[in-house]
Amino acid sequence: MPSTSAGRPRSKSTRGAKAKKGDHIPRPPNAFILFRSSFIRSQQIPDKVEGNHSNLSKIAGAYWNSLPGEEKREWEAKAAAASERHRQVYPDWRFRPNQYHGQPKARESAAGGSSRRRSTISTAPEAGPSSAVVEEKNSDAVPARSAKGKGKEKESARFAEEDNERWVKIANLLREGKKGPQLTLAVEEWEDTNKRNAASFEMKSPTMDDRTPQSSDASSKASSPDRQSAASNSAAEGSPDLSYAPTPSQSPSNATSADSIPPPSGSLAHHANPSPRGISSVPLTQMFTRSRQHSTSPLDHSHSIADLCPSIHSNLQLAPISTNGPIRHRYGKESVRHSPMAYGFPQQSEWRPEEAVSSYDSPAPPTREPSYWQWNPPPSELSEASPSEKPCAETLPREMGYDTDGTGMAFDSYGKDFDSSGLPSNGSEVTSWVTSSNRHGLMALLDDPLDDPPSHLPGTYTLGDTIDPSPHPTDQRGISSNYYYQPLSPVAPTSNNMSTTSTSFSTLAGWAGDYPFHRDSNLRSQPADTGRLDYDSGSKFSNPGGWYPQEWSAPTSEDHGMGMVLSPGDWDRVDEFDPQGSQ
DNA sequence: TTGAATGAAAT
DNA sequence: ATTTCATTCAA
Repeated sequence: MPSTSAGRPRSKSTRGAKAKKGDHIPRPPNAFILFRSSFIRSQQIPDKVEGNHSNLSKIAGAYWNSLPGEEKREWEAKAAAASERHRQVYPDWRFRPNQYHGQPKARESAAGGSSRRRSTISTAPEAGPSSAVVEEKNSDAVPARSAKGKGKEKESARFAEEDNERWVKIANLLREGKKGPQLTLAVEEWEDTNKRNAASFEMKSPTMDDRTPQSSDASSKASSPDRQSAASNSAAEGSPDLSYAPTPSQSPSNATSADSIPPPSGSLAHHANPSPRGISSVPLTQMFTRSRQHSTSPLDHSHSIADLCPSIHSNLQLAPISTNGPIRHRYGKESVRHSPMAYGFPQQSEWRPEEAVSSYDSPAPPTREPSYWQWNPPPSELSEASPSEKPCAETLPREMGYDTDGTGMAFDSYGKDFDSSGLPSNGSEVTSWVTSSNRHGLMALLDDPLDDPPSHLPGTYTLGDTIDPSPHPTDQRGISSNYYYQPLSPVAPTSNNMSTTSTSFSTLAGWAGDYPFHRDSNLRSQPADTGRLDYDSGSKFSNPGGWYPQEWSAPTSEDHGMGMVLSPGDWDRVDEFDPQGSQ
């Protein structure tokens, strides 16, 4: 960070006042902000109905949540354009939030209630005089909004709930085309009905105009029942468009703790969709992920490609399912986080909202925040592309978002010859290309010969059987010498039960599942000295690398839940694999 | 209010 | 090392 501010004529002077408005570069607006601005500008809501901006925001929010994806995407496009403009005007701008205006909230340890991690040192004595100096500076920027007393929270929560119905109702009316005086009328009418219904539940009717903050204290205690009445009321009115969906941001902490234990697999039966078969049933991100955190919460990863784009056969890029809001793609820009997302090809891709994806893993994950899949058109469509848009084959890794920084990973070769024409013809069918979260690089998904044996592989296999000879002895094809396609291991899954094999996968050289065979010798390659590959006896040993007989086992394998067995050593070898060297 | 970006906690 | 959480800030 070289000091950019060197020659500023005007010094900071007093820290007071406006802190130099001229210097502040506002953030680019996001889709919602743009929408909201337009929404409010359009003046469809008379002051009489609602003049308070905070409440207008809520109405806008309700309206926004009801927008069909298509319309939302229009706003998203505008937001993207705005961001781009912003970027051009202020190339060096970076969002730098004030870390904390107030006291950072302690995070709850996740260990199911008994967080005995209380850490003897109850750090942060609530007003360390020494730290006060620092805090003070920030604190004068604190808006008054954090003033909510703990005690009042319950009450205001209940009021919020009531109000929510009002916002939603108004949004609904707007959607029905009501505006201006018409809207006013409709709202009043609705409020009347509401009032009457509430009154029928209890003698004491709540004061109607409690919405203004000052009076909120007054009548709080009594009216618990009218929550129900109001709820059923709105249900009866049936405004299907806008049934209030709780904002995702409200639940995550609760939801995660409540759902930390995955439901028994039997619950699948409840689901409306028939359980998909074959590759379409594979939750890819789960399949590939190594994350311990994720493997214990499979619900977050149980989406299938085919659910989204049933007809796609190649060039389908799998973007990660973000557990924390929409994913962010990285286009080679700095300061964009790449985790926990996967990388895909940026060019000509299209973001498809997750709403198109149906989870087959039921019960449905509670409230998932929206995420997107990235979809790239199949080669046929690519060929029609305008010259300015590069086909995948010419995309450099860096442009693809792959990281080549200092890790020694030779991603540079990955993008080069990628071409969906070089598919294996060994009986496996490449169903799609994917990227996965956690793994850089491309992977080709293959139909599993164990699940649906091709003609040259007759017979049935029991779990745990070693298949001998290997179904695909020496099929070693590559688009270039760096690439190999292999069906998964010749070892049938050792999973202790149920999950029949569904799908296997193959990857580019060095990736999980890929133990390339020698062209002629029927030997299997093994990278030198990983010390991790379980070979034959199952014991780990350091090896010199080179070629080995193909029989091997993976006793310490882990079942990835799909009947796919990988030994721990199957991962990460991309760092070590060197096709040239092992010759 | 939603969404994007962030720093830091949690794993 | 990677994922999640809590927070800020755009109008």
